[in-house]
Amino acid sequence: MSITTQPRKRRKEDRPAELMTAALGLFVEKGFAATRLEDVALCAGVSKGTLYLYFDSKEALFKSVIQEGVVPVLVEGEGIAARHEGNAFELLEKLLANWWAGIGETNFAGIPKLMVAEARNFPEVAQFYYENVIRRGRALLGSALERGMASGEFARLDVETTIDVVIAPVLMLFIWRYSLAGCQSTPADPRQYMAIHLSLLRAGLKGSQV
Amino acid sequence: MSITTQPRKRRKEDRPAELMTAALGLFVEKGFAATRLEDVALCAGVSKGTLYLYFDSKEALFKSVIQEGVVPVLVEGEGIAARHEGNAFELLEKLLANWWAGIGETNFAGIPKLMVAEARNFPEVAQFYYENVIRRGRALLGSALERGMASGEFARLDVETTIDVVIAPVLMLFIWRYSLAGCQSTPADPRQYMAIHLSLLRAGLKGSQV
DNA sequence: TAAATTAATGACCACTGAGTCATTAATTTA
DNA sequence: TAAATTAATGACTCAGTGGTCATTAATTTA
Repeated sequence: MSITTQPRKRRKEDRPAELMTAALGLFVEKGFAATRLEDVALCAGVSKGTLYLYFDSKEALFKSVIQEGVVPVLVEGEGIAARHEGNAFELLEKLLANWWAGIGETNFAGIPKLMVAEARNFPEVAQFYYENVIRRGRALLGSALERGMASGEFARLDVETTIDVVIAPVLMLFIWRYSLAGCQSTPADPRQYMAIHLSLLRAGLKGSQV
Repeated sequence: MSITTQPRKRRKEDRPAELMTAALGLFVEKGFAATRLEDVALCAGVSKGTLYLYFDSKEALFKSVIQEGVVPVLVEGEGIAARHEGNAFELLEKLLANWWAGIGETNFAGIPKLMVAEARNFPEVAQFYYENVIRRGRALLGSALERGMASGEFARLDVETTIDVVIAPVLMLFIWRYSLAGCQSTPADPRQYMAIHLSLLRAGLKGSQV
């Protein structure tokens, strides 16, 4: 087996997606600052120079990853909410299931940890994430809660704050998975964890049923 | 006003504590990897070389910060649990109040974000934190939950997983404060946030009162 | 007060990684 | 098939940082 230099294939169409996939994997594994662009390029089978052909900077690469990967799942969720006709708690469960399939079971689940870790040091990236993901996700969840409060299915609580309390355990689950999981400091059984969270919610949110 | 070189005061006794305070502030502000030891030294009013007189490495400095700052609060909590005589939910509230005063209202509240952010890249530090803080904190919280389940005050749920669900919103509150707070993506009113969390818990944990 | 001790300094080294650009070669066009 | 185009390369620059160590000077000891 001789070491031959690969012929350089030219595949302009596929490079950006391949680079974004490689970047996501390394970003969630090592963090934004600690990821070397040369490794991203290597992982995508190109050289560092090629990466700069398609993305202006490390930050631009990261923004693309968010835009192409996370935003579509939110759009799906918005469609689900618009079409939903059952009670509000069922909508919450549907939204969660969609989020789980599109984010929770993919490398995108690592993004919350990533953002939390890097927000202070890369405020421009944080701002982008806030505008495009957080704000939109909160609006979606808030509309489900308001629906339940309006119908009397849920108790009347401050909506913005309740969003935070409802979403926090889900975010922490993702964050644990990508941080301290190596120390067995993460819920052993995410399914059970979510079941308990939902059962606490079901009992705790309950209002005066109309 | 002439620029005069300060006389170098020799204050062997105070340096370590001053360096640790400076380090905590910068670590929670910028993260472990992104904090320059020269800045820590500057912030403590000494030169970088002096820092190495008292701490072997960046990691050693960080471990000292944890050991001196966080562990004592856990020890206090263990004392509170041992002396407590009321019902289990009251114990939970007491432990929370103690945690809040000793951690939540200090720079130490930034440590959870710090650990989450850096765990993967500094496994030795993560291991140290797990052994000395997480394991111990979980044991403390678990004992309070078990007390409630044994008396029938709480429903019987898987203890380990319930610990996670109970603690997650508290951790997320701290994490938000030190990450995306700049984007208004943090609960505006922590007091209300905790009130809602506790009210969900009170209703959700309730068991068949004996 | 002279000598010994040691707290404190900061220039320096070795290494790293983002971003550049002159060069190479695959592909297209004439 | 020769010329033009452009995808791809990788050596290079440059700024930054953890850690070292020979030197300086504050304090203590004799």
